[in-house]
Amino acid sequence: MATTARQRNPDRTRLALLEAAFDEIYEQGFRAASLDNILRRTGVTKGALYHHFPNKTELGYAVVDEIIFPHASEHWAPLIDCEGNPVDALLQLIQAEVDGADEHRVACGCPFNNLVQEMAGIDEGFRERLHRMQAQWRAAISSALTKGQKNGQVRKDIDAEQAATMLVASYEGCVGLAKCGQSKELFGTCMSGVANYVQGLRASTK
Amino acid sequence: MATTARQRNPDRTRLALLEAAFDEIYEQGFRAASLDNILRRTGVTKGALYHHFPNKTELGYAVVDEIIFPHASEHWAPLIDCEGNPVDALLQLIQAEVDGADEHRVACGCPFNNLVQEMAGIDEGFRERLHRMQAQWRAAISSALTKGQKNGQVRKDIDAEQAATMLVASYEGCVGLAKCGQSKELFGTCMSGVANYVQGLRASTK
DNA sequence: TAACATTCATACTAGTCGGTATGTAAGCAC
DNA sequence: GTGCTTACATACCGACTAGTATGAATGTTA
Repeated sequence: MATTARQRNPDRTRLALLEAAFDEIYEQGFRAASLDNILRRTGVTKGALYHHFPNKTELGYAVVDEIIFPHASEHWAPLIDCEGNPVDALLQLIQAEVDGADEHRVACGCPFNNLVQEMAGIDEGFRERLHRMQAQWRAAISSALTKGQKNGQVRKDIDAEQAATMLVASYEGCVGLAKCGQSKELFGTCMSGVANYVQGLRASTK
Repeated sequence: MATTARQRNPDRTRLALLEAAFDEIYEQGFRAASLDNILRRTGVTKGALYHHFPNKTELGYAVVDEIIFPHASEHWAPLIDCEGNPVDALLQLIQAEVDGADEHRVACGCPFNNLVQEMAGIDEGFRERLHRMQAQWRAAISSALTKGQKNGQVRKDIDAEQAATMLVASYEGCVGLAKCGQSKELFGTCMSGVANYVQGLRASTK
């Protein structure tokens, strides 16, 4: 009773749930994420949540598909349609990542990587989605490097695929190290190692 | 009633709890680890568990201190008292890691890294312990490389500290990538990138 | 043997979890 | 207006959680 005649807006409600779910999952992990907390964050009720999503797992999948994936894609876009030197583009991305890191980000780590660590081993739905993201990511770097090799900007004696894999791995590793040290500074020094590695990919200008 | 007169052995009981707790935490994560599951794994009762450990958190700390830390130390020992070329020692460690990786290991990832991702941001007790491990690890690699630089085995133009950090990060990253792909093969190719990086540290024999 | 601390075993509690059953109000079709 | 669907709201449920209270059996010391 006394239902305070809220105005209805299903799209807004759904998006609010997704964003609150992202925050909760980012901070707590998926399994420790509490639906009740998500409801508290949004002011939405359980009935509304279960109207929009059949269960917690599907809510999690939707967060990956509709929040994490698009955000990541947007983030790596500069690499895909990169006109100039891919080495420079990579260095710029690394720099942006370091500049954009705040306390909260260092404390919580990488939303993608967090889900991988927690869920890849125990839920195929998460794993498949995350694996697709990761593969796409590696492919983007790899093809940028290959293009750079053709243009004489990148050393020809390196395996682009391997370097791309190495880059993704070391990046995720840096985020993990920084999270472990809870130190923005450590993240910076760690990422400068990655930047150094990227510099090593540059074709020597004789 | 009908207590099946078990023979008492507190040390054995405690160790059994620690090992079962490690397995459970390794597979489920700390927070999702169920004390009841740990008891089921061991056949120990709750009374015994709470006799040996005051609460779940302290049990977790003990797992880090008495299981994960010693195991990791033992694993990296070859690097500390390394007589020969540190580059070769590192390559051997990498190879051993790749050879030793089975399905279960790939699926579950690195026990250390799992805990970092899950707990570093939310529990200082875990974070502090894990951070100490990580620092020790980096220091071991760094000092081995520095020694190698003095002996003319390692390039002198690299920053040993930075390279050590990069190595730890990229290793943890490789484990993560493999977990995401659930693929032993991906782990191998990813680690070969790390091996390549290590090779790049070797002083050129002119 | 008696006294006592250690090492467990059993039964229970309060709280949280994801999920559901049921009801109701808003918006649209006609 | 009536009828129907969508979009919620409320109250509840069983399962599971960490943790506790209590007692009994064992081992040790005197």
